[in-house]
Amino acid sequence: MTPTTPDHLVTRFAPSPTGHLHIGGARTALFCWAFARSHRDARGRPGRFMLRIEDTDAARSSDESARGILEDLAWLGIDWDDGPSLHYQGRTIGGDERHVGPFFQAQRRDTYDRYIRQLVEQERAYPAFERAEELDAKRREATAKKQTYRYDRAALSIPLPDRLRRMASGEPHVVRLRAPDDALVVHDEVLGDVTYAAGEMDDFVIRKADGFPTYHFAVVVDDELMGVTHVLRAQEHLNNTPRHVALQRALGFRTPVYGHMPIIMNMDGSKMSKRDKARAARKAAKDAMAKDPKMTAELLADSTALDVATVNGFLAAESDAVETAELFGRHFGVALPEVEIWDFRRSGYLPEAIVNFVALLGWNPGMKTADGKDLEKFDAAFLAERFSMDRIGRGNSKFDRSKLLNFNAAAIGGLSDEQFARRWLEWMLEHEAEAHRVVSKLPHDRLLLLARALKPRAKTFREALRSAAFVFTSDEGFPMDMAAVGKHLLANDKAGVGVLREFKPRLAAMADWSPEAITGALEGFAKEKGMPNPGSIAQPLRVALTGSGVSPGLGETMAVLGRESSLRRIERCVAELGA
RNA sequence: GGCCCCGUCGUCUAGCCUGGUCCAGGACACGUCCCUUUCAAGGACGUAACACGGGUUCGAAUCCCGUCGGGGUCACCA
Repeated sequence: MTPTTPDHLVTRFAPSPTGHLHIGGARTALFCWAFARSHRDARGRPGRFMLRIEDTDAARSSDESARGILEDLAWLGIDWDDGPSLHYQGRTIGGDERHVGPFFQAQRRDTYDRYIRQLVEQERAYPAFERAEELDAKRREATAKKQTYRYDRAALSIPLPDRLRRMASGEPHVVRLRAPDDALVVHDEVLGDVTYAAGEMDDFVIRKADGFPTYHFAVVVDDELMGVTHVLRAQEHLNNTPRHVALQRALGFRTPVYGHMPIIMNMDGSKMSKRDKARAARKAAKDAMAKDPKMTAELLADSTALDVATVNGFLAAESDAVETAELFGRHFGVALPEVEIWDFRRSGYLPEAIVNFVALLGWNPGMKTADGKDLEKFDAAFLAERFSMDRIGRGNSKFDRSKLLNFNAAAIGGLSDEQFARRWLEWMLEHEAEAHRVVSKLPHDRLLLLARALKPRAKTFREALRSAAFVFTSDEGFPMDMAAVGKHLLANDKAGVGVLREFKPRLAAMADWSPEAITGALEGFAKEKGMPNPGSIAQPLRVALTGSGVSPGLGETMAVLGRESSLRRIERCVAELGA
């Protein structure tokens, strides 16, 4: 098995399939991908990007999660050369061209066992028989005395033949690496040399009692066997690196190039995690309960179809269950913060906006635009060409949602009407099936008009859907904002209704039902009647047509609605309020 | 607490390696104004930062030391 020649660059992204793809993981994947894509070796070959699934935590891993992560990556436009195959939008991503698979670690246990045996035979590693609870107790004791706990190597005092015999007899045990006693320097492409003093590392576990390798061991073995040359990962792994280097030395492996990148934090400085959703949902519930004394856990349980114990557990922060959080979010009408790629998809973000924004968190191209400003807007293709490790930042960054929203709005604004319509529809098909049914039935020309009306007003596809509410209402009757009705239709002795009654025949007589013609008619009417501004006709019309004082331009709104619908809505309004 | 990393506008950052062109530039957010049929979008302008203290130097955001602050990590999770 010759996975690669030494000069062939290989990066990898190695998620564990215990949930959706986290925004931070997405950035890691993007940088690894971009680094491989932007590189050419001496023979002009591009680097390779590999995907590996780290499912050595048998209890928490699931195939479903793995599949979801693959899809999220594909959605972002990050494709991998080596790794599990995924059929996505008519093409296949991944495969095992280099014959380095399988890519699921749970399927590689024989390989790990082989190397473990080798280390044990060489006495570079040894079995240890303490139970987890024993060690926990010792750890707690040390912590109480404000000391750092390190494994005391007790197992080493068991005579070697006994150790091997007990191990072979099937007695539960872990295998620990004999950690090196000397100091160790890790070279990092982003941070420079990082020195760890002698004696800092303890004899860490490399195979668990259930027979699975630990993360450290599996990573080191796989990176070697899969020909990985460059490891780009988040700084939370920095302190794992000396362990990995120690393992590489014990096994006679080469050490890949490391680069650790800053961590993405919430605006308040906390780590971005699924728990943020629970926190937001809990706050919404507590605010509601504080405002309305009748709101109780029992009532909540009832209306969210949960049992009281679940509700109480969630309110008391004993559980951060995402499902409960989402039920609460829906119940109280609050949006939960997005932290996983799936969340952003559902909220109507564009992959290109996420890629652009997330790339800027910890990296920047260091280039200027033609008008002398810092270049900030770029796409994946640009990254695949221009990415470089030496421009990765060192400090953590905070995830500023308002800037992401701005990038997303810009990405939406950059779409043609045709593109917007198609992608918005695709989004609805996946996330809002009901809305999709209605919108997909619109005649194409009206759909494009709607796209044009929505684009500048929507920061996300979901927002676009909200602005398009008038499309989903029935001409025969729909909820109206009573404050707007009062202000624009009923005030001054129903002046607004009177204006509508007067204007309606004009509309009915129009030959050209285009946004421009409608706008022209509106302005002409206002001028003719000596209105101080077109608002006196525009606002009553708006309320009649959409039920709200806020909507896209009236020309577009009426064009989308069509002549018949528009007139019927005005008619109904006059009839109901006129008397 | 031990060890490790980091510290430029509220936020993302350019500049730092190779001191002077920086009384620090851009973007988002915010504010004011213009445009305007609502809401947006768009245009113009503005507020706002080198954490602090010592050095080195003719000169420091840039080099050195210390302090403070933030983060990570100390599992049979990854």
